[in-house]
Amino acid sequence: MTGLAKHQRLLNKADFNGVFSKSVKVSNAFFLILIHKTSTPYSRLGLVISKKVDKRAVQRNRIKRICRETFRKFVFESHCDFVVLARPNITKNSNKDLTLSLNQLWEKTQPKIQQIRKNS
RNA sequence: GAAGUUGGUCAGGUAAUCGCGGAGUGAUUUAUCAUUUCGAGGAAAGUCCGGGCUCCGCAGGACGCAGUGCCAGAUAACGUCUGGGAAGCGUGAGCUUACGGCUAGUGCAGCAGAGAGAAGACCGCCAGUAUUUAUUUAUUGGUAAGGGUGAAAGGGUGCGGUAAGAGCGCACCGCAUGGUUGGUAACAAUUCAUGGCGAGGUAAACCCCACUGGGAGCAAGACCAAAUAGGAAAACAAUGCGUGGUCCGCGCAGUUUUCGGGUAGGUUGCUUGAGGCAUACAGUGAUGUAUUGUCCAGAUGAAUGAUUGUCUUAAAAACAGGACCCGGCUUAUUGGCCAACUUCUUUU
RNA sequence: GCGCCUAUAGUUCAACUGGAUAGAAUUUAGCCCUCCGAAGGCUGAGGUUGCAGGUUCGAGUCCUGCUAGGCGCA
Repeated sequence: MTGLAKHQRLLNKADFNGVFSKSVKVSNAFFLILIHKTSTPYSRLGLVISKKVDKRAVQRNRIKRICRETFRKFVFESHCDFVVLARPNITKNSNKDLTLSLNQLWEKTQPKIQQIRKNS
């Protein structure tokens, strides 16, 4: 996956199931992020962008690129596994809008992670 | 100048910053850094055809099934392409066509209509007979020119002919069969001969004829590693599997069901190919041959983007992203550019 | 990636070998029945047969191309 080493992504079905089974959700109009706490010293990213989002491969690839870029650029204070799900009908929005909304979401995740850490 | 037809071609260039996939090299070291270099399309799409490649021992035979369908050629092959013929459309350049066979057979054609296929007398027309004031009515025949029905009614026009009519006869046109000429052929022409013309529609109805096709697909297949119990019971063996429509042939020897148990990680296939560029020659053309020089994505939850300036521009905007690889077809789609040709208008 | 299947009233299904107004249940509107409802009865409404072409005198049905939805293969 783009710019991320293998240990920085969720690769197989087991990894994804771990996140789906127990997670905290953060969302807005465009995306839904699932957070799953781990003990690793780095964050891992998985993407779920189905054909329902858009039938065209070009559009899906565009969304993936934006997700990865924001993930890479964001400086995480504490690390977790993340799965980003795209909602349908977001392909009409420009790259700028999607980048903005994703950055806001990443900000939101930080206090949530702190909460999980405290509870455990 | 305007409108149009056909064919071909392009898909931004450039600078800066951030960023991505492969390969090579060098460091540290086993996953990062530095650097060099390469990195999506005309449709990469739909998966509608054809082939390569791989496995099924061989890809053999018969039936079945499916596909194609004017002729000749091109090609690895095709349902593709090129050239030609025929029919239809357009003033024209041109475009379109599942375009073999219902005089091999069988079927189908609702309703309407007299009759729907070697047809047919409902109205009408004509003749005979009977009847009547009456060419009025009835009846027996003849008749396909006219009316009417229908999507479709068994050559057309004219003249002769006749009781009325009729290819009944003749002329012209059309048609069929045979010949002749041209053409590789489809087919065309015909001042030739014969036939009065009878056996229409539908084969994207069954079917007949000719030709083609064995099946599955890179999730094919090969290798490495890991794991488990090469276990138990019953049935069959003129059987079962390979084999995917059936049978024969061929190969293997156990096979099937139930109970119980287990795995799915990596490497390879994976890119040098019916490749592509240029030139010359052959051909009307599709295409082929020769020579020079060239390497042009190989990823694996899957890489080409973002921001800003600038150039051509009215506006860099349309459709859209490889997943084994090629040849086509079809569908989506924006704005140019080039060439050839057609029609109309104006000027000389 | 590869191999397949389906589409008819709002919903669930029919429609023979192409033949005429596309039928039934349910839904829905009105009326009858009842003191009022339910059930029942009567009369209606509701369809560009997924879309676009073609074959045929005639297409829901046959053929071709699209669109949408679904299934299987490690």
